[in-house]
Amino acid sequence: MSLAQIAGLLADHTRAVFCMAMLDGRAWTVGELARQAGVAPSTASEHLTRLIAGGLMAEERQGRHRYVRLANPIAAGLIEDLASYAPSTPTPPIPNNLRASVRMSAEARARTCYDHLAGHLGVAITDAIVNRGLVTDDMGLTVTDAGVAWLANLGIDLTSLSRSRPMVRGCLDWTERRTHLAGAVGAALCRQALDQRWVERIGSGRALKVTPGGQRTLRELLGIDL
Amino acid sequence: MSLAQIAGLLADHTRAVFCMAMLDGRAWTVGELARQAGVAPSTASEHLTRLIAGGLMAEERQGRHRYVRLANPIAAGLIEDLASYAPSTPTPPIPNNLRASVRMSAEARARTCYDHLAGHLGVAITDAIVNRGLVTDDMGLTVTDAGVAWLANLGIDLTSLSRSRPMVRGCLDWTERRTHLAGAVGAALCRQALDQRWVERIGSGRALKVTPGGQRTLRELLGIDL
DNA sequence: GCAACACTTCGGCACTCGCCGAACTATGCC
DNA sequence: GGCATAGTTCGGCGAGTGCCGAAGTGTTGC
Repeated sequence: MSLAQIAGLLADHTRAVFCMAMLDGRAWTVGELARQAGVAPSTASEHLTRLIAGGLMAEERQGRHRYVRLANPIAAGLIEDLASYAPSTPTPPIPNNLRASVRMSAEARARTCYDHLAGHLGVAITDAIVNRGLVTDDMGLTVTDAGVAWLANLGIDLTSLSRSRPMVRGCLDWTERRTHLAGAVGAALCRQALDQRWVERIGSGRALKVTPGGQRTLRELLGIDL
Repeated sequence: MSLAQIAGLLADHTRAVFCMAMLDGRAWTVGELARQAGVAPSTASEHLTRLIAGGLMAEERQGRHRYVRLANPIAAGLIEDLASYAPSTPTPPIPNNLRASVRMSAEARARTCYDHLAGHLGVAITDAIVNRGLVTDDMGLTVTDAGVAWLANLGIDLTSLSRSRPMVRGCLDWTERRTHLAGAVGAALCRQALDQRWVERIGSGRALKVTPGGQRTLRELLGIDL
Protein backbone atom coordinates (compact mmCIF):
# COMPACT_ATOMS: atom_id res chain seq x y z
CA MET A 1 0.00 0.00 0.00
CA SER A 2 1.44 3.31 -1.05
CA LEU A 3 0.45 6.83 -0.11
CA ALA A 4 -1.34 7.17 -3.45
CA GLN A 5 -3.30 3.99 -2.90
CA ILE A 6 -4.44 4.96 0.58
CA ALA A 7 -5.43 8.39 -0.68
CA GLY A 8 -7.15 6.73 -3.63
CA LEU A 9 -9.43 4.93 -1.23
CA LEU A 10 -10.66 8.28 0.04
CA ALA A 11 -10.64 9.97 -3.35
CA ASP A 12 -14.05 8.78 -4.44
CA HIS A 13 -17.19 10.70 -3.52
CA THR A 14 -19.16 7.62 -2.54
CA ARG A 15 -16.40 6.19 -0.39
CA ALA A 16 -15.91 9.60 1.21
CA VAL A 17 -19.58 9.66 2.18
CA PHE A 18 -19.13 6.23 3.73
CA CYS A 19 -16.15 7.44 5.74
CA MET A 20 -17.91 10.56 6.98
CA ALA A 21 -20.89 8.48 8.02
CA MET A 22 -18.72 6.01 9.89
CA LEU A 23 -16.97 8.84 11.73
CA ASP A 24 -19.76 8.44 14.28
CA GLY A 25 -17.84 5.37 15.41
CA ARG A 26 -20.67 2.92 14.83
CA ALA A 27 -20.73 -0.15 12.61
CA TRP A 28 -22.96 0.24 9.57
CA THR A 29 -24.43 -2.39 7.28
CA VAL A 30 -23.87 -2.39 3.54
CA GLY A 31 -27.49 -1.47 2.85
CA GLU A 32 -27.50 1.47 5.27
CA LEU A 33 -24.41 2.93 3.68
CA ALA A 34 -25.77 2.37 0.17
CA ARG A 35 -28.88 4.36 1.09
CA GLN A 36 -26.80 7.06 2.76
CA ALA A 37 -24.76 7.58 -0.40
CA GLY A 38 -27.56 6.97 -2.85
CA VAL A 39 -25.95 4.09 -4.73
CA ALA A 40 -26.94 0.48 -5.44
CA PRO A 41 -26.09 -2.10 -2.76
CA SER A 42 -23.82 -3.84 -5.21
CA THR A 43 -21.81 -0.67 -5.68
CA ALA A 44 -21.60 -0.12 -1.93
CA SER A 45 -20.48 -3.67 -1.40
CA GLU A 46 -17.60 -3.29 -3.82
CA HIS A 47 -16.50 -0.01 -2.27
CA LEU A 48 -16.53 -1.48 1.21
CA THR A 49 -14.50 -4.47 0.11
CA ARG A 50 -11.85 -2.07 -1.14
CA LEU A 51 -11.88 0.05 2.01
CA ILE A 52 -11.47 -3.06 4.14
CA ALA A 53 -8.71 -4.47 1.94
CA GLY A 54 -6.94 -1.14 2.32
CA GLY A 55 -7.05 -1.40 6.11
CA LEU A 56 -9.18 1.67 6.68
CA MET A 57 -12.28 -0.26 7.70
CA ALA A 58 -12.91 -3.48 9.58
CA GLU A 59 -15.81 -5.82 9.11
CA GLU A 60 -17.77 -8.09 11.36
CA ARG A 61 -20.17 -10.56 9.83
CA GLN A 62 -23.30 -11.47 11.68
CA GLY A 63 -25.70 -13.75 9.86
CA ARG A 64 -26.78 -12.11 6.67
CA HIS A 65 -25.48 -8.73 7.75
CA ARG A 66 -22.00 -7.37 7.23
CA TYR A 67 -21.21 -4.67 9.73
CA VAL A 68 -18.45 -2.29 8.71
CA ARG A 69 -16.73 0.28 10.89
CA LEU A 70 -13.54 2.32 10.91
CA ALA A 71 -10.57 0.04 11.47
CA ASN A 72 -9.04 2.07 14.31
CA PRO A 73 -8.76 5.56 15.79
CA ILE A 74 -5.79 6.32 13.55
CA ALA A 75 -7.90 5.79 10.46
CA ALA A 76 -10.58 7.98 12.00
CA GLY A 77 -8.03 10.70 12.68
CA LEU A 78 -6.77 10.48 9.13
CA ILE A 79 -10.26 11.04 7.76
CA GLU A 80 -10.97 13.85 10.21
CA ASP A 81 -7.71 15.55 9.21
CA LEU A 82 -8.47 15.31 5.53
CA ALA A 83 -12.03 16.46 6.07
CA SER A 84 -10.95 19.43 8.14
CA TYR A 85 -8.41 20.39 5.48
CA ALA A 86 -11.18 20.45 2.91
CA PRO A 87 -13.08 23.68 3.60
CA SER A 88 -16.22 22.15 2.16
CA THR A 89 -19.75 22.58 3.35
CA PRO A 90 -20.76 19.09 4.25
CA THR A 91 -24.25 18.24 3.10
CA PRO A 92 -26.43 16.74 5.76
CA PRO A 93 -28.44 13.75 4.55
CA ILE A 94 -32.06 14.58 3.84
CA PRO A 95 -34.49 12.58 5.94
CA ASN A 96 -36.95 10.77 3.71
CA ASN A 97 -39.51 9.75 6.29
CA LEU A 98 -40.87 10.76 9.67
CA ARG A 99 -38.79 8.38 11.74
CA ALA A 100 -35.57 9.48 10.06
CA SER A 101 -36.59 13.09 10.60
CA VAL A 102 -37.15 12.59 14.32
CA ARG A 103 -33.84 10.79 14.66
CA MET A 104 -32.05 13.54 12.77
CA SER A 105 -33.37 16.32 14.94
CA ALA A 106 -32.30 14.35 18.01
CA GLU A 107 -28.85 13.96 16.51
CA ALA A 108 -28.74 17.66 15.64
CA ARG A 109 -29.16 18.46 19.34
CA ALA A 110 -26.47 16.14 20.67
CA ARG A 111 -24.61 13.13 19.35
CA THR A 112 -21.24 11.44 19.31
CA CYS A 113 -18.86 11.95 16.39
CA TYR A 114 -16.45 9.03 16.50
CA ASP A 115 -15.23 9.48 20.08
CA HIS A 116 -16.21 13.05 20.92
CA LEU A 117 -19.31 15.24 21.27
CA ALA A 118 -21.03 16.87 18.31
CA GLY A 119 -24.28 18.55 17.37
CA HIS A 120 -25.64 21.67 19.04
CA LEU A 121 -24.25 20.44 22.38
CA GLY A 122 -20.78 19.77 20.99
CA VAL A 123 -20.55 23.20 19.40
CA ALA A 124 -21.92 24.94 22.52
CA ILE A 125 -19.30 23.26 24.69
CA THR A 126 -16.56 24.12 22.23
CA ASP A 127 -17.68 27.75 22.06
CA ALA A 128 -17.76 28.04 25.84
CA ILE A 129 -14.32 26.48 26.16
CA VAL A 130 -12.84 28.85 23.60
CA ASN A 131 -14.63 31.90 25.02
CA ARG A 132 -13.25 31.16 28.49
CA GLY A 133 -9.74 30.97 27.11
CA LEU A 134 -9.28 27.32 27.94
CA VAL A 135 -8.40 26.65 24.31
CA THR A 136 -7.13 29.19 21.80
CA ASP A 137 -7.60 29.16 18.06
CA ASP A 138 -4.52 30.89 16.69
CA MET A 139 -2.70 28.67 14.19
CA GLY A 140 -4.61 25.51 15.06
CA LEU A 141 -6.43 24.81 18.29
CA THR A 142 -4.22 24.67 21.39
CA VAL A 143 -4.97 24.04 25.07
CA THR A 144 -3.95 27.01 27.21
CA ASP A 145 -2.40 26.75 30.67
CA ALA A 146 -5.78 27.75 32.09
CA GLY A 147 -7.26 24.91 30.07
CA VAL A 148 -4.80 22.42 31.50
CA ALA A 149 -5.79 23.47 35.02
CA TRP A 150 -9.50 23.37 34.18
CA LEU A 151 -9.20 19.86 32.77
CA ALA A 152 -7.15 18.70 35.75
CA ASN A 153 -9.92 20.00 37.99
CA LEU A 154 -12.31 17.72 36.10
CA GLY A 155 -9.97 14.80 36.69
CA ILE A 156 -8.57 14.81 33.16
CA ASP A 157 -4.78 14.70 33.24
CA LEU A 158 -3.31 15.89 29.96
CA THR A 159 -0.04 14.05 30.47
CA SER A 160 -1.88 10.74 30.80
CA LEU A 161 -3.76 11.18 27.52
CA SER A 162 -2.55 9.53 24.36
CA ARG A 163 0.49 11.37 23.11
CA SER A 164 0.19 9.89 19.66
CA ARG A 165 -2.65 12.13 18.60
CA PRO A 166 -3.23 15.89 18.83
CA MET A 167 -4.60 17.07 22.18
CA VAL A 168 -7.22 19.20 20.47
CA ARG A 169 -8.39 19.36 16.93
CA GLY A 170 -11.33 20.97 15.22
CA CYS A 171 -13.86 18.68 13.58
CA LEU A 172 -16.47 20.08 11.26
CA ASP A 173 -20.03 19.63 12.48
CA TRP A 174 -22.40 19.05 9.62
CA THR A 175 -25.55 19.98 11.40
CA GLU A 176 -24.14 23.18 12.90
CA ARG A 177 -21.68 23.89 10.08
CA ARG A 178 -19.26 24.97 12.76
CA THR A 179 -16.24 23.43 14.40
CA HIS A 180 -16.48 21.30 17.50
CA LEU A 181 -13.74 19.91 19.70
CA ALA A 182 -12.05 16.63 18.74
CA GLY A 183 -8.65 15.13 19.50
CA ALA A 184 -7.54 13.48 22.72
CA VAL A 185 -9.16 16.17 24.89
CA GLY A 186 -12.43 15.99 22.94
CA ALA A 187 -12.48 12.23 23.47
CA ALA A 188 -11.69 12.55 27.17
CA LEU A 189 -14.48 15.09 27.65
CA CYS A 190 -16.92 12.81 25.86
CA ARG A 191 -15.90 9.87 28.05
CA GLN A 192 -16.29 12.07 31.13
CA ALA A 193 -19.74 13.21 29.98
CA LEU A 194 -20.92 9.63 29.57
CA ASP A 195 -19.24 8.29 32.72
CA GLN A 196 -20.58 11.10 34.89
CA ARG A 197 -24.00 10.83 33.25
CA TRP A 198 -24.03 14.41 31.97
CA VAL A 199 -25.42 12.79 28.83
CA GLU A 200 -27.01 9.43 28.04
CA ARG A 201 -27.38 7.56 24.80
CA ILE A 202 -30.83 7.51 23.20
CA GLY A 203 -31.36 3.96 21.98
CA SER A 204 -28.55 2.34 20.09
CA GLY A 205 -27.68 5.18 17.71
CA ARG A 206 -25.31 8.07 18.15
CA ALA A 207 -27.95 10.49 19.47
CA LEU A 208 -27.53 11.70 23.06
CA LYS A 209 -29.74 13.46 25.56
CA VAL A 210 -28.51 15.77 28.29
CA THR A 211 -29.60 14.62 31.76
CA PRO A 212 -30.96 17.12 34.34
CA GLY A 213 -27.73 16.66 36.29
CA GLY A 214 -25.77 17.25 33.12
CA GLN A 215 -27.60 20.53 32.48
CA ARG A 216 -26.72 21.70 35.98
CA THR A 217 -23.11 20.67 35.63
CA LEU A 218 -22.70 22.31 32.23
CA ARG A 219 -24.15 25.55 33.56
CA GLU A 220 -21.79 25.53 36.55
CA LEU A 221 -18.69 24.50 34.63
CA LEU A 222 -19.09 26.45 31.43
CA GLY A 223 -22.13 28.71 31.78
CA ILE A 224 -24.00 26.79 29.11
CA ASP A 225 -27.79 27.14 29.10
CA LEU A 226 -29.38 24.62 26.78
CA MET B 1 -13.16 21.25 -2.05
CA SER B 2 -14.50 18.06 -0.59
CA LEU B 3 -12.73 15.28 1.27
CA ALA B 4 -12.76 13.22 -1.93
CA GLN B 5 -11.20 16.04 -3.93
CA ILE B 6 -8.39 16.62 -1.43
CA ALA B 7 -7.73 12.91 -1.26
CA GLY B 8 -7.85 12.78 -5.05
CA LEU B 9 -4.94 15.19 -5.19
CA LEU B 10 -2.84 12.69 -3.28
CA ALA B 11 -4.27 9.63 -4.98
CA ASP B 12 -1.97 9.71 -7.96
CA HIS B 13 1.42 8.06 -7.89
CA THR B 14 3.23 10.96 -9.54
CA ARG B 15 1.67 13.58 -7.29
CA ALA B 16 2.46 11.40 -4.27
CA VAL B 17 6.12 11.32 -5.29
CA PHE B 18 6.05 15.11 -5.53
CA CYS B 19 4.58 15.37 -2.04
CA MET B 20 7.09 13.00 -0.52
CA ALA B 21 9.92 14.91 -2.13
CA MET B 22 8.63 18.22 -0.85
CA LEU B 23 8.36 16.83 2.67
CA ASP B 24 11.95 18.01 3.05
CA GLY B 25 10.45 21.47 3.38
CA ARG B 26 12.31 22.97 0.43
CA ALA B 27 10.91 24.60 -2.68
CA TRP B 28 11.42 22.55 -5.85
CA THR B 29 11.26 23.58 -9.49
CA VAL B 30 8.96 21.91 -11.99
CA GLY B 31 11.88 20.28 -13.79
CA GLU B 32 13.44 18.84 -10.64
CA LEU B 33 10.17 17.25 -9.66
CA ALA B 34 9.58 15.90 -13.16
CA ARG B 35 12.98 14.19 -13.07
CA GLN B 36 12.33 12.91 -9.56
CA ALA B 37 9.09 11.25 -10.65
CA GLY B 38 10.27 10.26 -14.09
CA VAL B 39 7.58 12.10 -16.06
CA ALA B 40 7.65 14.75 -18.78
CA PRO B 41 7.88 18.38 -17.62
CA SER B 42 4.50 19.04 -19.17
CA THR B 43 2.94 16.34 -17.02
CA ALA B 44 4.64 17.65 -13.89
CA SER B 45 3.48 21.16 -14.65
CA GLU B 46 -0.14 20.07 -14.87
CA HIS B 47 0.08 18.09 -11.65
CA LEU B 48 1.61 21.00 -9.78
CA THR B 49 -1.07 23.36 -11.03
CA ARG B 50 -3.67 21.04 -9.55
CA LEU B 51 -1.85 20.65 -6.24
CA ILE B 52 -1.57 24.42 -5.92
CA ALA B 53 -5.20 24.98 -6.86
CA GLY B 54 -6.14 22.47 -4.18
CA GLY B 55 -4.26 24.45 -1.54
CA LEU B 56 -1.73 21.77 -0.72
CA MET B 57 1.20 23.54 -2.33
CA ALA B 58 2.25 27.13 -2.76
CA GLU B 59 4.27 28.58 -5.60
CA GLU B 60 6.77 31.35 -5.92
CA ARG B 61 7.82 32.47 -9.39
CA GLN B 62 11.33 33.68 -9.93
CA GLY B 63 12.29 34.48 -13.47
CA ARG B 64 11.75 31.46 -15.61
CA HIS B 65 11.60 29.19 -12.60
CA ARG B 66 8.51 28.24 -10.69
CA TYR B 67 9.35 27.13 -7.19
CA VAL B 68 6.77 24.95 -5.50
CA ARG B 69 6.67 23.96 -1.84
CA LEU B 70 4.17 22.60 0.66
CA ALA B 71 1.58 25.24 1.44
CA ASN B 72 1.87 24.98 5.24
CA PRO B 73 2.79 22.63 8.11
CA ILE B 74 -0.76 21.31 8.22
CA ALA B 75 -0.49 20.06 4.66
CA ALA B 76 2.87 18.51 5.54
CA GLY B 77 1.33 16.76 8.53
CA LEU B 78 -1.51 15.48 6.39
CA ILE B 79 0.91 13.92 3.93
CA GLU B 80 3.06 12.47 6.71
CA ASP B 81 -0.04 10.96 8.31
CA LEU B 82 -1.14 9.36 5.08
CA ALA B 83 2.36 8.14 4.33
CA SER B 84 2.79 6.62 7.75
CA TYR B 85 -0.56 4.87 7.39
CA ALA B 86 0.65 3.32 4.17
CA PRO B 87 3.28 0.70 5.07
CA SER B 88 4.94 1.09 1.71
CA THR B 89 8.56 0.89 0.75
CA PRO B 90 9.37 4.27 -0.70
CA THR B 91 11.77 4.25 -3.62
CA PRO B 92 14.82 6.49 -3.26
CA PRO B 93 15.61 8.58 -6.33
CA ILE B 94 18.50 7.32 -8.42
CA PRO B 95 21.35 9.83 -8.76
CA ASN B 96 22.20 10.39 -12.40
CA ASN B 97 25.54 12.14 -12.02
CA LEU B 98 28.46 12.46 -9.64
CA ARG B 99 27.37 15.64 -7.92
CA ALA B 100 23.92 14.23 -7.24
CA SER B 101 25.51 11.06 -5.97
CA VAL B 102 27.73 12.92 -3.50
CA ARG B 103 24.80 14.99 -2.29
CA MET B 104 22.69 11.89 -1.86
CA SER B 105 25.21 10.05 0.23
CA ALA B 106 25.54 13.13 2.46
CA GLU B 107 21.77 13.21 2.81
CA ALA B 108 21.69 9.49 3.54
CA ARG B 109 23.95 10.14 6.55
CA ALA B 110 21.96 12.99 8.06
CA ARG B 111 19.34 15.41 6.80
CA THR B 112 16.21 17.22 7.77
CA CYS B 113 12.81 15.86 6.79
CA TYR B 114 10.40 18.78 6.94
CA ASP B 115 11.09 19.81 10.55
CA HIS B 116 12.78 16.76 12.08
CA LEU B 117 15.89 14.62 11.67
CA ALA B 118 16.18 11.85 9.09
CA GLY B 119 18.76 9.68 7.39
CA HIS B 120 21.11 7.33 9.21
CA LEU B 121 21.37 9.83 12.06
CA GLY B 122 17.59 10.21 12.42
CA VAL B 123 17.03 6.47 12.53
CA ALA B 124 19.92 5.92 14.96
CA ILE B 125 18.49 8.50 17.35
CA THR B 126 15.04 6.99 17.05
CA ASP B 127 16.36 3.48 17.70
CA ALA B 128 18.28 4.63 20.76
CA ILE B 129 15.25 6.47 22.11
CA VAL B 130 13.01 3.43 21.66
CA ASN B 131 15.61 0.99 23.05
CA ARG B 132 16.00 3.10 26.17
CA GLY B 133 12.25 3.02 26.74
CA LEU B 134 11.81 6.76 26.28
CA VAL B 135 9.23 6.11 23.59
CA THR B 136 7.20 2.92 23.15
CA ASP B 137 5.83 1.53 19.94
CA ASP B 138 2.69 -0.34 20.99
CA MET B 139 -0.35 0.98 19.10
CA GLY B 140 1.36 4.03 17.66
CA LEU B 141 4.40 5.75 19.11
CA THR B 142 3.97 7.20 22.60
CA VAL B 143 6.32 9.10 24.93
CA THR B 144 6.83 7.22 28.20
CA ASP B 145 7.10 8.86 31.62
CA ALA B 146 10.85 8.19 31.45
CA GLY B 147 10.82 9.94 28.09
CA VAL B 148 9.07 12.98 29.53
CA ALA B 149 11.77 13.23 32.21
CA TRP B 150 14.58 12.72 29.69
CA LEU B 151 13.23 15.45 27.44
CA ALA B 152 12.74 17.79 30.40
CA ASN B 153 16.38 17.22 31.28
CA LEU B 154 17.28 18.42 27.79
CA GLY B 155 15.21 21.52 28.34
CA ILE B 156 12.29 20.32 26.21
CA ASP B 157 9.02 20.76 28.09
CA LEU B 158 6.31 18.58 26.63
CA THR B 159 3.52 20.75 27.97
CA SER B 160 4.91 23.76 26.16
CA LEU B 161 5.02 22.01 22.79
CA SER B 162 2.27 22.44 20.27
CA ARG B 163 -0.77 20.54 21.46
CA SER B 164 -2.35 20.62 18.05
CA ARG B 165 -0.17 17.87 16.63
CA PRO B 166 0.85 14.45 17.88
CA MET B 167 3.81 14.50 20.28
CA VAL B 168 5.50 11.67 18.43
CA ARG B 169 4.81 10.10 15.10
CA GLY B 170 6.74 7.71 12.92
CA CYS B 171 7.89 9.01 9.54
CA LEU B 172 9.22 6.60 6.98
CA ASP B 173 12.84 7.17 6.03
CA TRP B 174 13.46 6.42 2.39
CA THR B 175 17.18 5.97 2.59
CA GLU B 176 17.07 3.73 5.65
CA ARG B 177 13.65 2.19 4.87
CA ARG B 178 12.95 2.44 8.57
CA THR B 179 10.91 4.72 10.78
CA HIS B 180 12.35 7.84 12.30
CA LEU B 181 10.87 10.19 14.87
CA ALA B 182 8.55 12.98 13.75
CA GLY B 183 5.78 14.94 15.46
CA ALA B 184 6.19 17.77 17.95
CA VAL B 185 8.96 15.95 19.85
CA GLY B 186 10.81 15.12 16.63
CA ALA B 187 10.68 18.77 15.65
CA ALA B 188 11.82 19.93 19.10
CA LEU B 189 14.77 17.54 19.04
CA CYS B 190 15.75 18.78 15.60
CA ARG B 191 15.57 22.39 16.76
CA GLN B 192 17.66 21.48 19.81
CA ALA B 193 20.22 19.70 17.63
CA LEU B 194 20.62 22.76 15.43
CA ASP B 195 20.53 25.31 18.27
CA GLN B 196 23.08 23.43 20.36
CA ARG B 197 25.25 22.78 17.29
CA TRP B 198 25.07 19.00 17.56
CA VAL B 199 24.58 19.22 13.80
CA GLU B 200 25.17 21.87 11.16
CA ARG B 201 23.71 22.37 7.73
CA ILE B 202 25.92 21.54 4.76
CA GLY B 203 25.36 24.28 2.21
CA SER B 204 21.80 25.27 1.46
CA GLY B 205 20.26 21.81 1.05
CA ARG B 206 18.76 19.52 3.61
CA ALA B 207 21.98 17.60 4.29
CA LEU B 208 23.51 17.90 7.78
CA LYS B 209 26.85 17.03 9.35
CA VAL B 210 27.35 16.02 12.94
CA THR B 211 29.84 18.28 14.76
CA PRO B 212 32.54 16.82 17.07
CA GLY B 213 30.61 18.25 20.02
CA GLY B 214 27.45 16.65 18.67
CA GLN B 215 29.14 13.26 18.46
CA ARG B 216 30.19 13.56 22.10
CA THR B 217 26.75 14.66 23.20
CA LEU B 218 24.95 11.90 21.30
CA ARG B 219 27.25 9.31 22.84
CA GLU B 220 26.64 10.64 26.34
CA LEU B 221 22.89 11.11 25.96
CA LEU B 222 21.94 8.06 23.94
CA GLY B 223 25.00 5.87 23.57
CA ILE B 224 25.14 6.51 19.84
CA ASP B 225 28.49 5.88 18.10
CA LEU B 226 28.45 7.22 14.58
C1' DG C 1 -39.25 -26.51 2.16
C1' DC C 2 -40.09 -21.98 0.63
C1' DA C 3 -40.16 -17.10 0.48
C1' DA C 4 -37.99 -12.88 1.90
C1' DC C 5 -33.94 -10.60 2.63
C1' DA C 6 -28.90 -8.99 2.74
C1' DC C 7 -25.26 -9.19 0.31
C1' DT C 8 -21.90 -10.47 -3.59
C1' DT C 9 -20.23 -11.37 -8.27
C1' DC C 10 -20.18 -10.42 -13.02
C1' DG C 11 -20.62 -8.16 -17.59
C1' DG C 12 -20.95 -4.09 -19.83
C1' DC C 13 -21.27 0.85 -20.46
C1' DA C 14 -19.76 5.62 -19.97
C1' DC C 15 -16.61 8.50 -18.28
C1' DT C 16 -12.40 10.31 -16.28
C1' DC C 17 -7.62 10.58 -15.80
C1' DG C 18 -2.68 10.39 -16.61
C1' DC C 19 0.52 10.41 -20.01
C1' DC C 20 3.12 12.02 -23.98
C1' DG C 21 4.93 14.88 -27.78
C1' DA C 22 4.47 18.97 -30.43
C1' DA C 23 3.89 23.63 -30.58
C1' DC C 24 4.17 27.80 -28.01
C1' DT C 25 5.63 31.56 -24.54
C1' DA C 26 8.79 33.57 -21.38
C1' DT C 27 13.32 34.16 -19.45
C1' DG C 28 18.33 34.25 -19.29
C1' DC C 29 22.90 34.19 -21.46
C1' DC C 30 26.17 35.42 -25.06
C1' DG D 1 19.49 39.67 -31.95
C1' DG D 2 20.10 34.62 -31.51
C1' DC D 3 20.14 30.56 -29.04
C1' DA D 4 19.40 27.55 -25.05
C1' DT D 5 16.51 26.62 -21.24
C1' DA D 6 12.15 26.41 -18.18
C1' DG D 7 7.76 26.05 -18.25
C1' DT D 8 2.83 25.82 -20.33
C1' DT D 9 -1.04 24.49 -23.36
C1' DC D 10 -3.28 21.35 -26.29
C1' DG D 11 -4.88 17.10 -28.80
C1' DG D 12 -5.19 12.45 -28.60
C1' DC D 13 -4.47 7.83 -26.89
C1' DG D 14 -4.95 3.98 -23.64
C1' DA D 15 -5.92 2.41 -19.12
C1' DG D 16 -8.52 2.51 -15.14
C1' DT D 17 -12.81 3.40 -12.48
C1' DG D 18 -17.60 3.97 -10.97
C1' DC D 19 -21.93 2.71 -11.88
C1' DC D 20 -25.85 -0.29 -12.72
C1' DG D 21 -28.88 -4.40 -13.20
C1' DA D 22 -29.14 -9.31 -13.43
C1' DA D 23 -27.99 -13.47 -11.61
C1' DG D 24 -26.17 -16.08 -7.75
C1' DT D 25 -24.99 -17.26 -2.61
C1' DG D 26 -26.04 -17.60 2.04
C1' DT D 27 -29.19 -16.57 6.18
C1' DT D 28 -33.54 -15.95 8.54
C1' DG D 29 -38.27 -16.75 9.47
C1' DC D 30 -42.59 -19.03 8.52
